[in-house]
Amino acid sequence: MSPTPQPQWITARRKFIEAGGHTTQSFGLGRMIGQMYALLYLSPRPMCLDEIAQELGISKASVSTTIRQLERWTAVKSVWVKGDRRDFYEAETDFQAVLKHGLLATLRKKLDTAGKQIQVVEECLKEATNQTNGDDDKAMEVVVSRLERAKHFQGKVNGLLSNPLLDHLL
Amino acid sequence: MSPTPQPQWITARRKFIEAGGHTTQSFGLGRMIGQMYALLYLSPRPMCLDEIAQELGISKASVSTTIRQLERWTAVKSVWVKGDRRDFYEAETDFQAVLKHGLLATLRKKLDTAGKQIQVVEECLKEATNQTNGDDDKAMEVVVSRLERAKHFQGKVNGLLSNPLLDHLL
DNA sequence: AAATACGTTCAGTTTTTACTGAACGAATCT
DNA sequence: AGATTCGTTCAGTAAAAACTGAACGTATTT
Repeated sequence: MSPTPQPQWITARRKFIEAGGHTTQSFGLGRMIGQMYALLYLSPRPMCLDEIAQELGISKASVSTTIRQLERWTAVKSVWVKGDRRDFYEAETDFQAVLKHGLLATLRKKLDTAGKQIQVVEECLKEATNQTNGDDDKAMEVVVSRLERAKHFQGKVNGLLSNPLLDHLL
Repeated sequence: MSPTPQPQWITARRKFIEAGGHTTQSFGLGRMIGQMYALLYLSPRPMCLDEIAQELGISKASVSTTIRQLERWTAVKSVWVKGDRRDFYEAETDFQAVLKHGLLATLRKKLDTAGKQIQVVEECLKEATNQTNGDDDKAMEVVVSRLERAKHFQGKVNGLLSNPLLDHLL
């Protein structure tokens, strides 16, 4: 009995999944998040945790945590399957929506915390402008001006990310 | 003899450096790359490797490798100091330039390799369209159409990143 | 009510990434 | 030429991240 050869499209599917993993990995998001999204993205029907785990060869625990990362990114959503109490998930195939509500939102948030940190430093610095320590005044002035610049830029990018025009470009 | 208290602006500077580290870390770029850039960004004059190493409390080996990451991002550049054979570096303070030549360029490259991977999968899939395996035809068709979609989107984003309009928005 | 099936959490482990110290070649100084 | 002083590389180590199996709470089934 000859061993049933894998249909070509299944190996293609697997390659796509691997590619997804590599891509997210290269973006510093970890490998699994990409593989899992890719798997769901190519699936004709919602999948439950165990199916995903088996398909990717990882533990259910990993699936559980990773799938919720994907949910935060609005990259997947859970769907109801009647007569089955398991949680099923399907991919959000609208990349534009994922980018908008997932990636850009995350970006904004990170930029925002960066801004807050600058704010803190700035206030810490204001208390220093009184202590005139003649010697390295110049060094301090550089710090002040550069900090100002950084803050300004942060605001600029933040504005860009909120710019409705950006949505139209997609 | 009272212990000389740190001038306030120096603690502010240190906080800024830490913040830089946390920021780059949150973007999956590692902590040191942010700290090092922040240090140079606030420095009134170019710094040599040993100064950087001492200031950040890390080995010169780390400085050497990290500084070249920063160079690849066009975030720092080496400058000549006459009468000193050491390599000095200063920060590129024009964030816009860094974004354009560093971040966006890197982004494009990664998107590009992602595109190539899709290409490979697509070709692998074309060979499969002949083998009509009636049973899971539907599953395969989903794969084909989704793949098409992914490819289309990849091209779209790639176009956006190359769009000169993007530069104007900054 | 007991038993089963789910998804989540968490301590522990594996894997990956970041960092270091020592060794080296090249350039500069004596 | 010999002795320093650089920057880089690399094998080894330390730190961080990803992953797992077992235990648990909750909901469903029998």
